[in-house]
Amino acid sequence: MPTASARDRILETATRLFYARGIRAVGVDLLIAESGVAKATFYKHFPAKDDLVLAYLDRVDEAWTGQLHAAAEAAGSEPSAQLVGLFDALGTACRRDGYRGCGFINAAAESTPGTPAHDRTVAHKQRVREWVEGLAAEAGAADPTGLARSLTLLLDGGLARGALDADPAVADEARRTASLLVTAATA
Amino acid sequence: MPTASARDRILETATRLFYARGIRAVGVDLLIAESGVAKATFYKHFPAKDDLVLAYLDRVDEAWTGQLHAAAEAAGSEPSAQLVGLFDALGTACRRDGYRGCGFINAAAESTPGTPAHDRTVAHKQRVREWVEGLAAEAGAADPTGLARSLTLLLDGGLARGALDADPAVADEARRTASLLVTAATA
DNA sequence: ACGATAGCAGACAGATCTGTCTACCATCAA
DNA sequence: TTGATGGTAGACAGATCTGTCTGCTATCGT
Repeated sequence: MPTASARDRILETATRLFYARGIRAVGVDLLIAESGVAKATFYKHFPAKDDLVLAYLDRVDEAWTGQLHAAAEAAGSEPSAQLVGLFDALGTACRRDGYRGCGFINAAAESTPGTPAHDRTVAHKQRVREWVEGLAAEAGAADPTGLARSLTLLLDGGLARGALDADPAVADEARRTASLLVTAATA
Repeated sequence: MPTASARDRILETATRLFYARGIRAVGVDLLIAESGVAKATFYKHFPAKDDLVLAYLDRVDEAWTGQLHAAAEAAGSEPSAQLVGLFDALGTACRRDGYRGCGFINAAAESTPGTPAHDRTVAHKQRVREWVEGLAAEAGAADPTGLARSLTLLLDGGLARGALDADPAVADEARRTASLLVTAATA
């Protein structure tokens, strides 16, 4: 099996195009052409375009969550250091070529509340917040919920700005501010 | 003239629908039907849909900038108080019915860098940041640029989250965090 | 009175989008 | 050998989208 399976190629192409151009802007015909797959094969794996969108979001979730965890762990075993270190994922991301912010935030802007894609986004953001809250509690923050809210606010701000310009200075500033907030909350 | 002019009605409808459903999701035919206007009239005022999109963004800019300035001024004449007070605009906005975050952030998610709509968004965010930086300088911040960056990051985070759920607690947390940052930066 | 301006109503063209369907091909296991 | 599986190629239907064009009407300043 020299090439990836059809399903993988479709998902790969979708990830690239949905992220770069937006979901509505990418038609099924283009996905088919770019992934070198027959139309029947496409609809066999993903009965509707929306199913592919959800699979795409699940992939984004997996990737971004992985990067956040990795950045946090790279900062050491101290929870308070991890709370700051996770912001390195933002810096790394916005230095990557083709960076265009958060796939979830962008997808949410194209969907309306109540749709599966929107729900997926809300759930993702909540999982991240809960993870941060756990770290905040471990770090001994007086108000873990509040600290988690501020830090994720800062993170989402950085991600939202990433859709406009991939300025690493923004990520640096986010990290610096996070450090200040963590120190203040765990003093 | 009992009713508003055709142009105003179109722009009014576009503002409502573009914001609520997204730009690509709203077709010209719907805009025409909802604003009770003839197709020829529509294209007379806005030769292309993109022209209407830009007019919409200019309206969003005007509205949001006005709300920010009003909230800041309502906090008194002290620049440091204004830096915190401007976050009340976020709280007020997310309590409004149909709130769905920042029209600019949402529009940027649907456009790609280099397009007029995207440029408009970048310019808007820069204007806001410069205004905040001015206030930060007046407030005697040691690093006005840095403070402005953190505060706008926080603000954009709140706005981005607004597209997911209009939770006033988010706005309150943003304001609280802003207060902490302003105090720390002007101490 | 009359022409300019602004607007209404809607057919039409051409592109594009999602999704279905037919027909054919290759591989591999029973 | 044969049948199941997974794939390719592409025509087709039906909806929807942007934008053009023709005709008709109402108002208002001169």
